Amino acid sequence: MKRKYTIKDIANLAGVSKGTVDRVLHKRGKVSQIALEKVNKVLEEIDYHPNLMARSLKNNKIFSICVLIPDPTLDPYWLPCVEGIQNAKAEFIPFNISVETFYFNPESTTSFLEMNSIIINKSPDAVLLVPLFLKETLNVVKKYNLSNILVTTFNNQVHSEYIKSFVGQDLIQSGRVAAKLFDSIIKKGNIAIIHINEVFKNAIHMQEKEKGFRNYFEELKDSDYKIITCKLKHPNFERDLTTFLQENTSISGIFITTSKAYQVAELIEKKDKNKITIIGYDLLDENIKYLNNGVIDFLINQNPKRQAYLGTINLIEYFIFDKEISSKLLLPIDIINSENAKYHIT
Amino acid sequence: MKRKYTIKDIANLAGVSKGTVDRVLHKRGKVSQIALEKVNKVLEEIDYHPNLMARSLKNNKIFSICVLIPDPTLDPYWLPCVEGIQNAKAEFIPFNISVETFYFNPESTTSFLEMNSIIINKSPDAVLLVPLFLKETLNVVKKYNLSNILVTTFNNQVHSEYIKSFVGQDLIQSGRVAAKLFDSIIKKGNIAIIHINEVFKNAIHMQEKEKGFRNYFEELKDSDYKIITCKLKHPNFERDLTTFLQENTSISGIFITTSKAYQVAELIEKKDKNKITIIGYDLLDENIKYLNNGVIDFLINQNPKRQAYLGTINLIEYFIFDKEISSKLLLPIDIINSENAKYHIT
DNA sequence: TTGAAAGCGCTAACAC
DNA sequence: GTGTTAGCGCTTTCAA
Repeated sequence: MKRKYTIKDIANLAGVSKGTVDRVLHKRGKVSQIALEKVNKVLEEIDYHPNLMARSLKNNKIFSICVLIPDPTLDPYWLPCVEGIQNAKAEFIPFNISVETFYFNPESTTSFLEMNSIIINKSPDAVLLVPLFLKETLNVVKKYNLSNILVTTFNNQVHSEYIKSFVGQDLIQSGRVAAKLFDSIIKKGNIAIIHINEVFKNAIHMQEKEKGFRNYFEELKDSDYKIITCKLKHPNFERDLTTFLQENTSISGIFITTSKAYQVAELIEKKDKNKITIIGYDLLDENIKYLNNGVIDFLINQNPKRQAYLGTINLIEYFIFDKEISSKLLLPIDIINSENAKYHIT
Repeated sequence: MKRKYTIKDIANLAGVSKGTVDRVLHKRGKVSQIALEKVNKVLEEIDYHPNLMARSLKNNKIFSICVLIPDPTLDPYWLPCVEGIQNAKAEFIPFNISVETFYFNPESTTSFLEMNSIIINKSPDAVLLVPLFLKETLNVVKKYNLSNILVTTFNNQVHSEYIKSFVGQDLIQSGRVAAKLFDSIIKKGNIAIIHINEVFKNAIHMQEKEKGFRNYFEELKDSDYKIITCKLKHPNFERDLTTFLQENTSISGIFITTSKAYQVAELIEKKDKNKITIIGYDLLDENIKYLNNGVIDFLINQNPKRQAYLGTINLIEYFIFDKEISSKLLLPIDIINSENAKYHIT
């Protein structure tokens, strides 16, 4: 049975000691030219890979990771993240990893800042966060850097030299996916883009999706479509939407750029019997309900669970296996209908 | 900084030696009732997880895995598998794993048997194979068992006590996904199911997809659909399909149960101007071409790359981390249109 | 500049 | 039955 080469093997082959080989491998200097050459020669000839197990054996330190996400009880979109993080953690139970999750109020920058302070005080080795608020994030990230805490993100992309990784989706492209779906289903007509509660925290998300969406139709040669944007806010949501639909009776498709498609579906189901095609985002229970009864046609899955999972794994493997951190990871854009939904829920 | 508990800690806390703790942990017997209780008491109180790194340090053996798949040059469907296997391998370069890939001719049971013989002679620790041929597989799997070689499978499910794992898709459900897509797009009319080269090796795949497909429409309350099955074989493929379409002018949708949708698309593009909705399987270059130019509307991705990747990972992690082998892994059924295709390719 | 040696956590052989 | 010990591959310390 084959064996792997070890440092001892190299030492023997090169006629030096293990210590010298180690110094060469790690470029620690203090090696004579002759020894260096002898070792390098052997290294060129054989296929040596250090045994990571042995290397990390010394580390009896528990690496700690803090994850900061919006409170799932305030917005169910984030609920799957908890499980994603849990899964990542479970997969590495046997290793020295501690993962702690914190929640902030997605409507409150103060809450975001507070939780970050708490995390900094715990001085973990790394933090994985959802940077909902641009300005605050840029600020907080600097502090992490000063405390030598590694910062990675998911779901929302913020650019900063202190953010080492982002896991998420290409939002413009996801708007195009929705557009193409409409294009397959309704051959022409008016389509409404509905933004619900477009406040600063989600504005970029919504705008990019709309951009991709419109983009697709603009590229069509002889397009028979008309796209109307409609911004709605609670608590007048229901009233305004009703008015909007009355004023635009020709609408045959509705695209909702947030995870709140069920709110539109609820109203459409009651009011409108002639079929309007509805496409929204995310597999919330409420959305799935309307997907299954045929009111919502498609959902695009942003896969928060997998985003959180991969974000966490990314860090864990960096710590225990010295793997490189992938600086940008774009997840596939999942098209969900009533029949394949169950494989994307858990 | 926190530390993990070690066997030494347990030994100290329980007032016994490391050896005794080890015997308790591994139930090797030869432990007095008193010692057993002392150790168990400590184990209950603390959260102990053995250090897998240290455990596997002893293993200077290179675990070897052989993967057997149909030759990608004979059927491009299998091409992504090569990359999936490669990725899995690359991820574990630093560990003691050797992964070797073998190809067989998907049209030839002889070739399948031959390659399996070759693999058995290499006596690897495990084999991951695509069991295209039922009878031959059952046979070959017995031989692997006699040689103490672990067998796992992907893409095609074969039931045998000697097959420890299957990675694949729920084919019936994937037929339903296609059906639902048609249901979204064309509100009524005739749909053709086209089986291309339905020979024994793929018969089950095709039949299950058709079953799910028909199933969906049967469940619809007032269905306005008529489903027609059409079996085609090369070399008369083009002629017969043309005839079929001439005899069934009312067809507004075509469902192709294999990865050869492009062959149908090619013909449709030429002959038929009034739009027929086409749904097929798999992201072959040829299929993507017709997806992008609008002839094919949707492709369902069976994700051979990920199947091969997960199948390989499954084995690797079993060997190096003692992880349990998941006996059945059903992948999500990906719906692909021209806009999200690029995130599912490569 | 170099080699020898201890030790990381765990296993297994061995002596008592 | 039990404790001691050597050793897996690698890092690090220490003495030469």
